[in-house]
Amino acid sequence: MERIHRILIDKLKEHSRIGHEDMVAIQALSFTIRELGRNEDFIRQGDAPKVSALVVEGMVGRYHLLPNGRRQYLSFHMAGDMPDSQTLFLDRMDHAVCAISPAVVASIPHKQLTRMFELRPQVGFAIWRETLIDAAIFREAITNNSARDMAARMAHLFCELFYRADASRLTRGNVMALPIGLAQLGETLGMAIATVNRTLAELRAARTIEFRGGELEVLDWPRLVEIGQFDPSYLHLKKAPAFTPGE
Amino acid sequence: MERIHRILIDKLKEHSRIGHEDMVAIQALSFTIRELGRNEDFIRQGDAPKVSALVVEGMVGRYHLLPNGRRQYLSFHMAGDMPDSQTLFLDRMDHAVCAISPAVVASIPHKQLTRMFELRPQVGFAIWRETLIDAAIFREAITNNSARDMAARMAHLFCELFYRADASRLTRGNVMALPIGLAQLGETLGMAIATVNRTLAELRAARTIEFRGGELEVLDWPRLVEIGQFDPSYLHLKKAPAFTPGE
DNA sequence: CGCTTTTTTGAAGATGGTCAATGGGTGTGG
DNA sequence: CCACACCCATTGACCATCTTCAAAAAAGCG
Repeated sequence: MERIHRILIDKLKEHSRIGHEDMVAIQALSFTIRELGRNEDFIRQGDAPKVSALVVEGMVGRYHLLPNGRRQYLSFHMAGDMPDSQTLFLDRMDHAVCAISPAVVASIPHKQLTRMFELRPQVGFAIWRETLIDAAIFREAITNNSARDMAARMAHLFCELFYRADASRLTRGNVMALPIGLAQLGETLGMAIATVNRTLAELRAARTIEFRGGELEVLDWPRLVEIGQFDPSYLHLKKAPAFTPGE
Repeated sequence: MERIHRILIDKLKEHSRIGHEDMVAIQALSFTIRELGRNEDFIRQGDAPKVSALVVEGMVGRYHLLPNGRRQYLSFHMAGDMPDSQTLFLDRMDHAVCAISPAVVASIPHKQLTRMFELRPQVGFAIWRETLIDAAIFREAITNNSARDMAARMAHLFCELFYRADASRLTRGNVMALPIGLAQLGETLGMAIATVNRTLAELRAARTIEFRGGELEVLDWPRLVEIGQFDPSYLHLKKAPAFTPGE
């Protein structure tokens, strides 16, 4: 089986039942591969793509471009995610998607996907479910950026990213790749860069995390969860993550 | 045709093509009606409903319940909206839904809906599209509450609600029902109630809106749009609203 | 009409943003 | 190999803004 199909199937299995026939249908999908440099946009606000992307390697981010030229990052995505599945049914992109780190994405034609949904509704439902989890993540971001103080906000983001990475087996022990800068963290959490740095220092001082060189290291998971008021149920993932706190 | 079916069909037609066969399938859906009092929850965080609701009358709101007992409102919904369509494919509710004003909702069994999606994929795609527009609204809320100043934040929310109400013909001229209090506005926009009131006074002083007695009156649409940096493209609606600014 | 709830206003204090400068690390070219 | 430049992280001081707290006014509601 092609690696691309395996990545997609594994992802869908994190939350859905995928039968043998469904897997066969997925394996029939064709795609093209695209390699992206750091900070390279691969979809812009206003685009109307005829393909949907699957992240194969690296990390990508979705963001709103604001009138003043600044960005509001909306979410981050890693291998297995389909950051622009919405283009299946919404013509124009209302936000942009860029590579955070050097990344590889596979583009799958919409026609093939919708055809597959007609023949194998369960696969369609699984990808629909995927888009609904996306929406749950957005909702949590509203709450995070509106109702939590700075430390909780940052801790919650770290919890979410680590938990998701762990569910997709993209961590090495208590370390994950998080190749984003302080400025981008600020544009995600709605804080000024100075505040980002001070909050980060605070979390470091409490020995909960280490964040350096594009890597996030979790030193005290229970405490990070507590600071961030993190409850993973909104991620709607089937199984508990492999990461065992305190190791 | 039953009024309920008509409401759903009209809603889907705001963004999707619904053929004759599709309409027939929708009209075959059965439902039960439920009347709700002001502030009554009809879904709680953690519930696992077997039906999805369609708002028939009044306004409902979705919110996260925070550990400290306070709420973060996530979105508001009016007649034609399906505020819990996600329960079709996500088992547990990660947020609650309550009636903002006295409201009427129709509950449609999931089984009937998924069966219809299998037989008439286009209807499924239309409702999928609906959930994707929901997600776009959530994304905009992230940006609104994270990157815009207080006046813009409030103006943007008013623009969105008015534009959506107008698209569904739920306005009377430049007036719409918006039966929410200042406290709830604050829990939506992430501001303290005192700030809500002062910001509201500011918008009033600029002669852009009037907000009183559960009604929002738009006095100067272009100015409100400018203050809120409102660009409706994220709502992905087909047609321009009927409301003509300046009348 | 009296009670409750909501809105409005004021003042004090906390918090985060802005601005400016410093430091550290990396890559390049002399 | 060193000097320089650049980018990013870091820190400090000041200031604007929003939150909190408290109280009064207004509006619903029985």
